[in-house]
Order: sequence, then C-alpha cells, then structure tokens
Amino acid sequence: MKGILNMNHQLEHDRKTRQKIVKVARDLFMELGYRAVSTRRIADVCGITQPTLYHHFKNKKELYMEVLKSELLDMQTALDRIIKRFENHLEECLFQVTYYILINKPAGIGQMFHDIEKELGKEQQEEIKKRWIEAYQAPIASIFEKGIREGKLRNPAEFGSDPVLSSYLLLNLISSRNTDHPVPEPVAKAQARLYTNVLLYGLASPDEETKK
Amino acid sequence: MKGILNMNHQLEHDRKTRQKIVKVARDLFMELGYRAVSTRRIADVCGITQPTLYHHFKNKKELYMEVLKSELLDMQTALDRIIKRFENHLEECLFQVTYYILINKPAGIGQMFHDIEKELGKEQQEEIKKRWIEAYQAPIASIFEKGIREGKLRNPAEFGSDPVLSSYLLLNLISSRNTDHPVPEPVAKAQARLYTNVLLYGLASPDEETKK
DNA sequence: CACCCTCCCTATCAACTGATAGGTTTTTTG
DNA sequence: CAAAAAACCTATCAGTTGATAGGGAGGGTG
Repeated sequence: MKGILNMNHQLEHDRKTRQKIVKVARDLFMELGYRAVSTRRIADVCGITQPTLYHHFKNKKELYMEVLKSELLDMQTALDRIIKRFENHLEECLFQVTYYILINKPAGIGQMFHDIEKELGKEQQEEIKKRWIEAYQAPIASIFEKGIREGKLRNPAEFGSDPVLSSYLLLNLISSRNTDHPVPEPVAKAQARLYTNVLLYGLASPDEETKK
Repeated sequence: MKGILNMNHQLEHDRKTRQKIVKVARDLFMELGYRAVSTRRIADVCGITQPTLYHHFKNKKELYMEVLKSELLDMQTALDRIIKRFENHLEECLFQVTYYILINKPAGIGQMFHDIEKELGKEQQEEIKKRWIEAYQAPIASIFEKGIREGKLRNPAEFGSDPVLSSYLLLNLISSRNTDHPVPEPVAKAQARLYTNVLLYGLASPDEETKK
C-alpha cells in the first residue's frame, strides 16, 4: 500500500515536470515556430538543463508531437462544448466558435500548419492530421451539415460547397494576417461577427443576387 | 565606346549571376521557408560556392529581401493588369484575381507571411509590408471600392466591412490549407469560383437573409 | 606590358544545433 | 539498511549554420 503511494509520488513528480515542459514548449513553439525554438531555450524556461529534456522525451520532434496533441485535444474539447451549447442556433454557434478560436489561437494556427507541413515526417503528419480533423474540421463541419439539413444553408450540389469545404473556408478566414496579435476582446468580437456574416451572407448588396 | 561595351559585358555577367541566385533562392524560400533553406543549398543549386553568395549579397536576410521584392513586384504587375482588363465586371474581376493567385502562389503566400513576421527585423518588415500593400492589398481593395461605389456591394458602415478588410478576407480565403499543392488547373478554377461566390453571396440559402 | 578591379574560389571561423555518455543525488523497494 | 531505480546533472560530441579572410584567374585600363 505504502509502496503504491510512494510510487505515485514519484510518478506524479515526473508527470509534473513533463507537463511543465509541454506547457512551456507549447507557448514557445506556437509563438515562434518549431525551428526557431531550441531545446536549450525550452529547458531554460523550465528551469532544467537541456539533457534533462531527453530524459522525458525521445527527441525534439516527439516533444513537438506531444505539444500538438495537447493543443488539439484542448481545442476539440472546447469546440465540442460550444457546439453542443448553441446547437439550435446556427448563426450564433458559428459566431461563438469563431470568437473562441480567434481569442485562444492568436498566431498559433498558421504557425502550426507551417510546422506540421515542413518539420514533421510523413507518418507523424498523418497522425496529427487525423487529430486535427477531430479537433477542428469535424466539429465545425457538423455545424454546416446541420444547417444544410435544415435548409438554412445553400444546397452544396449547386454551390460547390459542402460541410467540410465550408469548415475550411471559415478556418481560413479566422487564421488571418490583417491584425496584430493578440487581439483585444471587443475587436475580436467584431471580427468574429464580420467573418460569420460574410461567410453566411456575402459581401454583395442584398438585391444583387436576385438579378443573377 | 569599346570600354563601355566591355564594361557592360562584365556588368551583365554580374547581373546574370545575381538574377540566377535570386531566382533559385526564391523557389527554395517560398517552398521550404527561410530558415529551412541554407545559403549553401542555394549556392549548390546555382552551381557556385557558398561564399560567392556573399559577394553578391551582404547577408542571407538581404538576399531574402531581394527575393521578396521581386516576388511582390511580379504579383503587383500581374494583378494590376488583370484588374485593368476586367474592371467593368466586378465578379469576373474577383474571380480572375483569385484564380491567378491560386495558380501562381501555391504554398508561397502563407510561407511568406510566416517568414516576414518571424525572421525579419522591424524596419525590414515595414518596407516589405509597404510593398505588400502595393502588390496585393491596394489592387484588390480597389476592386471592392469600385463595387461599393456602384452599389453592387453592401454598405461598409452597416456590415462592418470596408475595401481593405474585404481584400484581407479574400486573401485569407485564398491562402488555404485544404489542398495539396500544386493544384491542377480545373480544380483551381472551381476553387476560385467557390471563393468568390462565397465572398459575394455567402453560404446561407437565398431566402434566409430576408427573414433576418 | 603592368596594373587593377571584379568575380569566384579554398580554407576557416565561431556559434549554435540536437543528441549522447556517464556520474550524482534522491527516492523507492526488498 | 543495502540495492536499485528514477530524475537530473556536467561534460561533450558531431553536424550545420551564417559569415569572413585571403588568394587566384581573367578581362579592362593606363
């Protein structure tokens, strides 16, 4: 009994250090990019030495994978919660999702894509892509799917859109370059409103489309 | 006279090597990113040695600046031409611009932004940002401006959009992550059509907005 | 022909990278 | 309490990076 408790003690210590490393690495990687962050820098911020990193992680890429996994898991949890909460109001749901991502992923999302594509091996890419779909694409696509089913959105067959494509459109709008990060809250709110408005209703003046 | 000719000969040789370096560096930087491309690699592809690079350029960043300038200048020329050609047809104009960027900037545009933000000094960023506005934002914004003047687009005051913001929206849509580069021509065409359609008319079913 | 300037080379540098070897300290186990 | 395992350290490695010094070739100029 005492053995188990003590073992837990040690394991917990290990777990804490590991978590700290992941947390620090996450902040640095997301802000500066994979290549721009050295293992020494991560270790310094953590208050440990660089070789100690290699006691907890096989190598830099594996640490980065861990960072991505935690990042994506958090996002998935958050988006699922938001979508469930606003599931009966398409427009508000889209807005809330947009707003959340805008607030919580300042420069991170574009950076992430860059690094996944350029720095990871093919098999690692596959794994992260799978998790990225679970975290971002699938939840958002589910919103559009519901909208199409209920006739609130255009027929994909006519317009060339579909739930998955639409989710990419929204995400591309969000990962924008026009603002300096981080964005203050009211600005983010206005931005999120603009993005969802444009995505739903377009920029053309209301009487223009009927002429088409 | 002969002296001038001969001097031109030598100058031209220098110019040719310089251009070759810029061309090679441009391809590599745009595909792989600034940090992932070493000066040695650029030199190898050019068929020269690495120190020779430093005879033509002060350092790596200056070479990258040259690459960005040529890249942006080409884009500006192309977009201005397209816009002038289709200036009396808003929708087609947007489509052509979107299509052109989609075809000619496969992975480059996102990469570019990443590197400008992360690898350049502040003053260099300012200079490139200025040129980027001339090359991308201003031309595209002029399309939207005209559309607003002619009443074909929504009133920015009501919708929260304006020509500059709208140009960012389009560019964000274009620099997408959903496709593997490079994109075959017909796919790019369909994509460009979808982007402009969504941007102009939105995803909501046509009778939805009037209810609002 | 002698001089020089331009272009490009070889050789080399210091800094930094990710990663490993091996010892030391602390905690858990039998 | 001794053995062993875990966590972290110091010291060090080889490879790559951007960048510089200095020499050689070759045409251009006096």
